[in-house]
Amino acid sequence: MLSIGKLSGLTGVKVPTIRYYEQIGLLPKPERNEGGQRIYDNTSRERLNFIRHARELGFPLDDIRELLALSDDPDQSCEAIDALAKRQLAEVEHRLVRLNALHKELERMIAQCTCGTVQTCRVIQVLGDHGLCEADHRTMTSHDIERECLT
Amino acid sequence: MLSIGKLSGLTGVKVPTIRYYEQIGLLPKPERNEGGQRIYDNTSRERLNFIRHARELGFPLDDIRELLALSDDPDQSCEAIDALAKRQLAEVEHRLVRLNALHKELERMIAQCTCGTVQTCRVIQVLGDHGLCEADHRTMTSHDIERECLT
DNA sequence: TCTTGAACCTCTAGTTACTAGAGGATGTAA
DNA sequence: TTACATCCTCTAGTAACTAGAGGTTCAAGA
Repeated sequence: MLSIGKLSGLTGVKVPTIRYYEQIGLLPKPERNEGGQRIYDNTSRERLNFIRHARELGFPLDDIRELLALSDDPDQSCEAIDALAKRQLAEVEHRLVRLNALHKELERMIAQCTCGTVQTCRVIQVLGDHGLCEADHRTMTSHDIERECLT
Repeated sequence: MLSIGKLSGLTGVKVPTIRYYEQIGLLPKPERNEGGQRIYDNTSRERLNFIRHARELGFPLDDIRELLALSDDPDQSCEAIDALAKRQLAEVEHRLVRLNALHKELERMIAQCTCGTVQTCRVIQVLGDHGLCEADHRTMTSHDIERECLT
């Protein structure tokens, strides 16, 4: 029997975040004591640990919701679970490619700066003219820029 | 003299995004024709290209705002600009480290899955128990998870 | 000149995964 | 009993846009 604060301490998930997960239906509504405060058991703790770990691996909450639902049916094939995991892997790989390109370009830009005045600043020049780049970081659409929030 | 649509086509920035940049003061308010439609010149185009390129390199809009302000004063030292670029580089590096850890762990997890039933699914097991990980992906705080949106 | 369809306008609300804060109730240790 | 920590609900804010409603203007063809 755990208060929300204890649960938070045990799982590393902040108290408001736990309430948020409950609000969006990721965690079931827990029992309450006479005063109306939430009380949790070990099942909640395990579920929250699962969520936290999946979040750490970059899974979006909607995927986690699915993973939890799928894991509730132990005799089913784990194909769907694998598919979700593979999609997440692909997403991470996509982002790695892109981040590596950014990294390279940022390093190059900074290395070339002679640190004089703004007028001759290489950083400003490069930002103003993509032609000065090695051009490999433009392998993404505007959709990619948005999607950066996903992991 | 460009309509917002032409400017969009030339820069690769979507029409609503251009209006959004104007709204938040990143782009100056352009002239209007008699009908009230926006008309742009090459200065706007350059500024928008600058913004787009900086966004592609992962700079947040607030940093871009600063970069633009700094670049308007050509005789100043470019120290502040360099500092922003270096901060961005550090951010990207931080994210790369983390993404690499995620990638490794996801791959390991997927490789170990024998693709049977949910009951024996390695993916579910690992997600439920961080002890089964090689533990190197937990090198971040909850603040890091949030911050993932920054690039 | 008229018409039609594309492109434009403003405004509000939605997205993700939370966090912050207000204003108040409850639990616990001295 | 008295602090004080912890809990409660609720609303609003974050980044960087996107989507859609409902209406106006522009440009080209008949």
